[in-house]
Amino acid sequence: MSVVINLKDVLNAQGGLLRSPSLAEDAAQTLRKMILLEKLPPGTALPERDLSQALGISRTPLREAIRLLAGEGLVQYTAARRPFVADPSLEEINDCLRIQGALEALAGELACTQASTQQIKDIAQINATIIKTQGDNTRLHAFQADMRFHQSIVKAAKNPPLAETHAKYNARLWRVRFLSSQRADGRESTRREHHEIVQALMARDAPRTSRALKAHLITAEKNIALALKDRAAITEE
Amino acid sequence: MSVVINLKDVLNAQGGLLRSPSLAEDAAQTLRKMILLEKLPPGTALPERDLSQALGISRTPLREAIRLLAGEGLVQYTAARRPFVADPSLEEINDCLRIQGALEALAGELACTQASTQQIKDIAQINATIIKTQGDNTRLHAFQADMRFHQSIVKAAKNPPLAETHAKYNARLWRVRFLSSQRADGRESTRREHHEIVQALMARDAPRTSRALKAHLITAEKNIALALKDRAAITEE
DNA sequence: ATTTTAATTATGGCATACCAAAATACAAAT
DNA sequence: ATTTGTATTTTGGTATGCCATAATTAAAAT
Repeated sequence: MSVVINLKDVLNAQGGLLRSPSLAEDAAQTLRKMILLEKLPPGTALPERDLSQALGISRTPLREAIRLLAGEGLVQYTAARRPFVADPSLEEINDCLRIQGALEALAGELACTQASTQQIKDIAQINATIIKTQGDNTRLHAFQADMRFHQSIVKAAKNPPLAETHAKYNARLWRVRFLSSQRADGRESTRREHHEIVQALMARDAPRTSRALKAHLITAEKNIALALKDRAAITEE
Repeated sequence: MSVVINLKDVLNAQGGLLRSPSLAEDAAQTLRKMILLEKLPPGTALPERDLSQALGISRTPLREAIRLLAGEGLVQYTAARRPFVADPSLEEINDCLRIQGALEALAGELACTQASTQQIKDIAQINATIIKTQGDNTRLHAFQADMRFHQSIVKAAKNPPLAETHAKYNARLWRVRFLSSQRADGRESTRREHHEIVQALMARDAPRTSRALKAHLITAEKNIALALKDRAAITEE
């Protein structure tokens, strides 16, 4: 008789990587992308019936998707409980950036003691890739590499709740960070700061890593403020 | 003609404080309490039908309530998507405490520049209350006062997303912190640390406040570890 | 022309029914 | 007695319909 393996169990054991997501999770991912790419600009109303019909699903999973995004801060509700795409003020963005700074600083500290040498090598490697693709025409790739750089540091901290909360703030800040990443200035300071972060990590110097990451987030705050200013100027033209 | 006021609008303008919550929010609050008071101990399965029937609502809002708690980390899902009360390991609890420490340290720093003198007075006042009720028979009140102490610091930071995330970790840690608060030892160190936090805030010394709050969370980590150890010993009796 | 008021429509909250997959109970076989 | 195979039950995921309220439009009054 042939050896029969319960294939489903084997795959689930792999961390459920390919467990087919629910319609709600699918819809959430779709909406997330649309929000971040501003196909659904800040302030857009999100009526359940229209959206569910547009996505070809019923209201139930669509509702759930919207709740997920609300939990991430990408969607808010009016006083009458009508959901709309969040439109954060510069103050709110800065509030989130400070939190993200604190989270990454903590991650950096933890990584100094928790990360494997391989993980630190990987982080350095990702940074090297960023520098290489500096001149590429597609800024999206460079941006995604930058996200991977920060995520890999958080991952190296080996603190799952931290990774989860960090990911949430990442989603919340994705749009403005992408906006900011498309400006040419600040590119050099980013390069320098990334270098300092990698050096501090390789030295496993926790306070230095923490400082470097905090400083990096403060720079990001400045760049985002500039990017939003530019954009406002363009919009009112 | 008598003066007619749209009462609903007036009330909503008060910050929607008394806008009747949805069944889902009600249910979430009920379940939260049951989890924290261990009426629903860690690991308990949460079948949607039974729970919704027990609470007298349909599955739809009950589902939503469970998702809310899952977002807070109080509920998890099996690989087969069956929800159950989260049963965090000591490691996971410590992971959360470190995050909470970083969040409170940030809050303390921000409070040093953002808080009104009145807010700092209020914080000191809450701490005074804690000391006064030291000997009361009901430990629950003292515990709730301690929660208010930390919450008021976060509030004084005037960073709404920070307050939100901090509240989530509070909910997640409520159970073990309550457990730990019932031990008599460590009470003196808590008193000292609270005093130092208040002093640092009144001096508006950001680094000192940050340090004091971090130290306080590290102490909490130790006390919780002891409390869980005690409890394990009792359980296996 | 502006403001009020009434009718209409749109929208979110909730209950219910059905389905596929998972868990469980049970019967059969070794 | 243990294992294997099968039937049954349980459970979460989804679709749908109804309801109350908010938003909008239309009509009426000033």
